[in-house]
Formats: sequence, C-alpha cells, structure tokens
Amino acid sequence: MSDSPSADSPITVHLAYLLAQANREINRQLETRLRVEGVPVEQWRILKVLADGNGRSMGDLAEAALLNHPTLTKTIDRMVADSLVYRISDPRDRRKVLIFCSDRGKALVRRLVPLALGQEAFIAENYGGKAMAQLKRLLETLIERSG
Amino acid sequence: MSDSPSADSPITVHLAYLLAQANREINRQLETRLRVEGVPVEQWRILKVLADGNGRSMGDLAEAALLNHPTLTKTIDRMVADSLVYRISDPRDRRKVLIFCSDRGKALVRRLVPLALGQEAFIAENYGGKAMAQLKRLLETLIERSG
DNA sequence: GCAGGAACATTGAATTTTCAACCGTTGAAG
DNA sequence: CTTCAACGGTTGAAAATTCAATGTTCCTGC
Repeated sequence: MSDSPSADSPITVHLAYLLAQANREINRQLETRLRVEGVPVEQWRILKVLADGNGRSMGDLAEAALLNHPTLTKTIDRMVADSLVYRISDPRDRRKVLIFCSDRGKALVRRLVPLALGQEAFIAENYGGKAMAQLKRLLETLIERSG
Repeated sequence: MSDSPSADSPITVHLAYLLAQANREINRQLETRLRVEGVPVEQWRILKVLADGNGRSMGDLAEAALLNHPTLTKTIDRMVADSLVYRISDPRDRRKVLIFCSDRGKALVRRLVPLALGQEAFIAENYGGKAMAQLKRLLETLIERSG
C-alpha cells in the first residue's frame, strides 16, 4: 500500500503541490527560451494550436490553450493588435467567433517550434527519455481520469 | 527510443503542456474543495508550511509556497489583515522578516488539512494508488534535476 | 412564428500579479 | 573604521486575470 499522506506530513508530498512545483519550474524554463522572440507561454500555446491553418472558436481555443474565457478574449485582443491572429465570425453559427493564424503568426510559430522542441530535447537528455515518456503517459491518464 | 516530438506534432505531447494541463485540472479540484473555507490555494500552501509553528523568512516562504517575492508580500499583507499570520523582524538579521502562523491560522489549517487529504484520497481511488505513487516519484526527480 | 432558455463571446470593474526601482541591513575588503 | 557590493524585503505603477453582468444568436417547445 503506497503511503497516503497524513495530517502532519509535509505539503511537499501532495500531488497537487508536486504538480504545481514541476509546472512552475518547466514553465519558467520554457519562458526563458521563448523570451528570444518575446512571446509569452500562453501565446505560444495559442499560436501552436492555430498553426495548422484551421480556425478555432474561442471556446475550443480556450480549452486547448488552457486559458479561461475572458482571459483568452483579452489575450486575443493583444495578438490581433500585433497582427498574429485575426477574428472571423463563424458563418454557420454567428454566436461563434473563429480565430485564425495570420501569415505573420505562422512565420513566428516556425521560429518558436524549435525553441519548444529544444526544451523537450533538453529534458529528455537531463532526465532520461525513458522517464520522460513514462511521466507523459502518467500525466495523460491523470488528465483523462480527471476530465 | 521514445518518440521525440517533431515540428508538426501537436502541442499536447509536450511535457510542458501536459504539466500545465494536469496542474490546472488538479488545482481546480483543490480550489473547489478549499472553497468551503473560502481559502485560495496559495494561502493554503502558506498556512500548511507555517503550521509546524516555526517562523519562516519571506524568502524561504516564497520558495516553499511557490510564489514570487512581491506576490508573497502582498498575499501576506492580506493574511495579516485576516489575522491568519503575523510578521516579526528577525533579531539575528534585521533585513529578514519572519512569518508566523497565528492561533486563528492554525485552527484554520486543521480544517483545511482534511480537505486536501480528501483530494489525495480521491485521486488515489480514481487513478490508482500505484500510478499515483509512481507519478509522484517521477515528478520529484524531475523537480530535483531541474533545480 | 414566437417565447424562453441555453450557448458563445465580450465588457468593465475589481482583484491580483508582475516589473522595476527602492530602502535598510549585512558582510567583506581595504 | 569606512566603504561598497550584495542581500532581503517592500512599494507603486503597469499589466494581466478574474468575476459578474451583458448582448447576441441559436434552438426547443408550443
């Protein structure tokens, strides 16, 4: 039986804490890599999702980019101002707004991808590809079971 | 030989993304549990760290509670206003400020701990104690190697 | 065809976080 | 001693996020 934490055990053994800590660390690393292009991590996620050329509704995009709805609206405002993406109201359902990646946005993504893959490679080296793959698998099932 | 992500692979296979997603999900669950007491997750972490009765410097506390320095200062301001913690300037090094948990804070932690442990138990059930233990181990070593 | 409820996105105000600059304290070099 | 760089923490302004409320559009039942 794996030791379940008790009242006086430190918070550092809680899964919620470990996830927050690991995320914070990895996110910071990615942040410093992306700083070369001056792009925040959230915008990187948005751009990468849109990079296939298909438009996404705000709802879908919020979910994919791990952002709350109002936060996404305002982030997209900024990105539109930077001409990285643009809005088109969905002709099939006029409540929806589809977001597309501009050419400028696509060009930026092409420069961003190697930076993100560089991090992946770096982690695989320092941490072990085996452990990394295992960790990814466990995270995926955790996410699946939590939805 | 674990498949390393390439330029066109979706962002959902990046470790940074999976960590952000898992953290977001688990954090939300914890948030709704703690809502019973009206305590934000960040304050829960702070209180839990201080619960042993020892004082911590702002620096140490920021690291333990996964908060940036100025953010912690302002969060502590709020918690002092709620009489959950108090500040005492360190007599050994007057640059430092030690934060202590008040009795009110300690009483609150006693109500918070079961909520957090409830989540741990819930995850262990729905996800498997074995997988959870393995995930924790992998996260710990990832954090260690990233420091 | 129309009334009412649900879905989608945005807005403005309030809260929170971040960035850069700052001040007091310490420790070490000269 | 005195000076000066580094440390620890706070502050105010700016930026980002969140909350609650709003405006459209769509869909269902009648």
